[in-house]
Amino acid sequence: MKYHHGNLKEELISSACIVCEADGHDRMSLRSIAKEAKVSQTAPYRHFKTKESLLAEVSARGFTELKEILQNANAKKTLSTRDKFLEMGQAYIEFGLSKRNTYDLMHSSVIDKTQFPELLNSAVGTFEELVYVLAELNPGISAKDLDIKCIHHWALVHGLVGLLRNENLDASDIDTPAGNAMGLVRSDIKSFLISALEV
Amino acid sequence: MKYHHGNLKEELISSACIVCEADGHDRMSLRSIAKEAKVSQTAPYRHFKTKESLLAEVSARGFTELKEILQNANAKKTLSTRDKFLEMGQAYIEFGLSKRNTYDLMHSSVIDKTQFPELLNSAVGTFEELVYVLAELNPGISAKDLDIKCIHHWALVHGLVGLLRNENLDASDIDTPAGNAMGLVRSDIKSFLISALEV
DNA sequence: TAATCATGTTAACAGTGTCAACATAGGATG
DNA sequence: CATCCTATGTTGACACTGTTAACATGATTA
Repeated sequence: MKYHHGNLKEELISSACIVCEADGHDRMSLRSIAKEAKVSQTAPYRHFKTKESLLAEVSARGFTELKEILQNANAKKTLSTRDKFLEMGQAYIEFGLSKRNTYDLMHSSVIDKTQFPELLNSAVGTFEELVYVLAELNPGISAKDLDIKCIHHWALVHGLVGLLRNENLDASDIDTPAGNAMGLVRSDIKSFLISALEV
Repeated sequence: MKYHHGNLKEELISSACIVCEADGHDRMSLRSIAKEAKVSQTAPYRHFKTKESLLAEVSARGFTELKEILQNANAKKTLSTRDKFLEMGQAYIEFGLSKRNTYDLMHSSVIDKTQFPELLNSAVGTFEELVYVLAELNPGISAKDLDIKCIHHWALVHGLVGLLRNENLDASDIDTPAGNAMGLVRSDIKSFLISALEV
């Protein structure tokens, strides 16, 4: 029984990633993941100043994973620029839906991003990946218009994730226009993107 | 000193509304608002089965307030349909930004909307208000296309609120393209809507 | 070898949601 | 009017949380 764990910080983070995605960040307790690592309940405080800073780490990993996903979509050389763009949109939405709780944390206000600069960088990375394709797709566009276009499209996919994530509207028993439309969009995200992005 | 409060339920709800908006729903404790109402810490349990159900009430009030705001925007008879539509978009975004934490709660996953049907109705009400204008704006459109268009525009404003709400990206010291663009959009939401909604 | 320092532990504090058991008051019923 | 019922309040307790202070251990380094 060795007194020092040896790899505690990493184990806490990856454990936190799993628990956050499984139960949601608000239902994750420091104590429980400490117990999971077979370590005392205050051991995490040797590696993280607060619970928030551990969550910041989890969030950062979510952002880098998302960025990789977008890069992969943008790196499919057989596709046209337009199709790469669509692929990125789809990939973004699928990430938001499959990593539901992690995506939640990434946009949650429990983490003050100004206090975690590397997290802010990760978040901004998402945006930059979008800038690249849109610049390619709109040659000669002004920098300002390009930025605004990015926000437009980012807001659209981000907002769609938010609406679809609210499974209450379509997966519920109640038969509402909103719910039906939501199911429609969910079943064919690509078509929706084509019509919405008008590309 | 009367034993029975007389109006406790209502006072708890309105108090919760204030605290939720001020501190965020995750920092609101049942005990603190009970104390504020000068009542024992378990008194709220005579009116709300759980903390979640009190939050559901707060959320519902947020939705009805939002609906009223949208209705008001849509009721400005001097405006054209197109301008009423733009007005609604702006009103929606302003609500999301000014009632930051309440808006957060309304779209939070801490409340399982399937367990609070009247809350689900309120949420759907937002959607319906949008259907009315868009139907007027697109005569002869099929029901399906109308629904999808609604989701498109709802997602856009909802997503934009989400991005702008993250003040970290623009209000931070760091000078990033994303942050600059965000500031640009925020300073003139109407122009952004016009270009993004292409109406 | 001795000292330092990162990393672990235990004990404790204040705060949380929630439940069970009890108290009170006001309205319904005889 | 007297009595009981029920809605609404209180007290006390439980298990859990994040966090700090004080102490223990063991690896690195002077």
